[in-house]
Amino acid sequence: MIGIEEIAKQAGVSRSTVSRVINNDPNVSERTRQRVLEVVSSNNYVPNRAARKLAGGRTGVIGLVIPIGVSRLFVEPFFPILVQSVTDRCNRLNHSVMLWLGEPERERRSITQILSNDLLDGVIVSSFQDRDPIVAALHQSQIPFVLIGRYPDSLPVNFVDIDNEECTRRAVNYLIHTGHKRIATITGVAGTLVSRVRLQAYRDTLARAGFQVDENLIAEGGFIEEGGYAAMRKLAAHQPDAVFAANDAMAVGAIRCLSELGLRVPEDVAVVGFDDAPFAASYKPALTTVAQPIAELGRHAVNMLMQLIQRPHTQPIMEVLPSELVIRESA
Amino acid sequence: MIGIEEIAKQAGVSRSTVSRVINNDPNVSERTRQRVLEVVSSNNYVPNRAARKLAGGRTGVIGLVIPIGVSRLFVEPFFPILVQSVTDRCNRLNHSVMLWLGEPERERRSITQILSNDLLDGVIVSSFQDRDPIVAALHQSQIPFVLIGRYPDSLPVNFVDIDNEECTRRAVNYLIHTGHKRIATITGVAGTLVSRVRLQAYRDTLARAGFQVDENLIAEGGFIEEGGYAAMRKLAAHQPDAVFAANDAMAVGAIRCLSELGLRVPEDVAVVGFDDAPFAASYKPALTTVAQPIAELGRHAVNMLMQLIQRPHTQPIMEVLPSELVIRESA
DNA sequence: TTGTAGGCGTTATCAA
DNA sequence: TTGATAACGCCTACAA
Repeated sequence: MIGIEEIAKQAGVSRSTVSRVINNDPNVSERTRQRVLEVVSSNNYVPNRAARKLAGGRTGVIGLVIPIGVSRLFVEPFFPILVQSVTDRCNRLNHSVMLWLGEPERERRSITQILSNDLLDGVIVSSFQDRDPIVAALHQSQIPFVLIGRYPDSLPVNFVDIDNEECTRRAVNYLIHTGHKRIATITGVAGTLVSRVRLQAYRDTLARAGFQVDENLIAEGGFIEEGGYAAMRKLAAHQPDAVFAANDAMAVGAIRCLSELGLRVPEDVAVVGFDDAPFAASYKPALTTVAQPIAELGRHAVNMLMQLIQRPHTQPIMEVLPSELVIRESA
Repeated sequence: MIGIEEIAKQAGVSRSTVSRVINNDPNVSERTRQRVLEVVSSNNYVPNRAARKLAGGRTGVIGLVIPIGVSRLFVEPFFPILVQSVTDRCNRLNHSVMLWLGEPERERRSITQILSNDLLDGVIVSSFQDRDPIVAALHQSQIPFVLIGRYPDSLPVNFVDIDNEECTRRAVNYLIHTGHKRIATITGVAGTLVSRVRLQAYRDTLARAGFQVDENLIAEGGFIEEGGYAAMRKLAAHQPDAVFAANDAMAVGAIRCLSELGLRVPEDVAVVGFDDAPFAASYKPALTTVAQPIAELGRHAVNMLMQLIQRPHTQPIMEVLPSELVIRESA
């Protein structure tokens, strides 16, 4: 493997100068820069990240942590979309992604150990739980990190989130305005803020519209297709004429259940999902969806993290993506 | 961050000794080892990977490369399952995983650059194409790597694969033995060996059973659900009474199409998939599946890679997992 | 604008 | 069985 020393020799300069060129130090004459750059590219030289890290520089590696179990990992489209968008954005910025998935609770401690000592310039965490030890550890460490989703305790942490309240409000209002009277909801995972927020917004919106909230019309679906199916089974007994599912996977499960019960969607029961997952867009029968592009979240998280890495803020950044409502009605 | 120096001081030994303990060097007295180990764990000490790499050691990081596009990434369960099984196995072995996904052809060169210089002890590549430049580059480099799936050219590379011929044969024979006469097939992605092999095995099995192979009963599905749906639409015109789909995603697509056409599965048209994907197991209506646990592939690939890293072979290892046939028939 | 030199935390080689 | 000590490749003052 060819090193900085060799490049320096070929370009007729010192290692320092090569280093400056590589790191975009302005204090290099244009002529020298060009010469060095030429040698660099003709040799396909890439600086050694380990050495760079050791010398106090960046590695160009960021960590992506998604501590959810296999059952969700395999069925929720959220996962591949997020991973893809994050890696894609990083690769475009000449960075690499190190991935940690769904470790059980007891192993989380060792993860944080690794994270803090590792080759990472920064970390992105998604799908965490309330008071997640990973988040706590990260917060104590010096490593820059960004959460995808708001964090429960009022910890001053950097996060990027969607406007859950607004999205939910629009979804429920859509159902109200289209004349539905018994609007049910399928919630996500108890013990996550995102689920609570969407549920609360559901309640508030109904209440504000003068509806009585019927507890029989609320069921938990765990964010997965199977859970949406099971929840719909329970809800069906109480004859809703519409369902707001807290994500698309559960919406699809609900539709599967409804069609088994011989109910038409949306004529008999209207269904609205959440996420604007690609698979939902092509799903038949009709699925209406609140748009919240997951990929956008990933991109923004990476961008924010890059900012933090370059100049660590004291002020935490909290970014809430503007909400959109895209109702898809299929033929 | 606490380093080896500090541990040495607290344990009253030299850095060298601590290093020996960490790396399981037998030349340490039991008493010393215990003392060091104690200090290590009480300080939550973890060796710095960058430094370790620089000094000639391992980083404990392996790369996972899956060069497929977004369209497959989002809809094929293959992806999350493989990623999960690989990361899980690695984490259990105290290793980390660096991920590269679906870069377009033109960017592959830079990937290999990164790979070869990076912090990686080894690399796993899946879903490559025939004569993939990534594989070629890896083969020229010194870095240990394992392919998931056999490689076309007779390059002597390490791989772990499933027994595609045998699996396909069993699937098709199952359809023959259950009395089907017009057995169609939906193939994967042209330009991948795995697709060609499954198609060829389909032809051979039919021929050996005395069937005439009807080219109208062969359609390409690209390994995705939508593709399976579209392929089934074409095939339906030629009235097959059974379909062998080269993976479960396409099988699900085919079933969706059939049910839209008012055909019952498996009474009117039997469907057999491939992969034993979890989602397929719970899919209704009836889907019969050739079992080939993807997670097993991931686990084996990691194990093989670890072997290679410890003692690089000259002889390439080629492991073919024994095939299984699990036909699931749902109620 | 450029070069020199020290150090980052570890492993490996040699002596002791 | 242990302890010095020289790399490993790079970055960053500091000096020129």
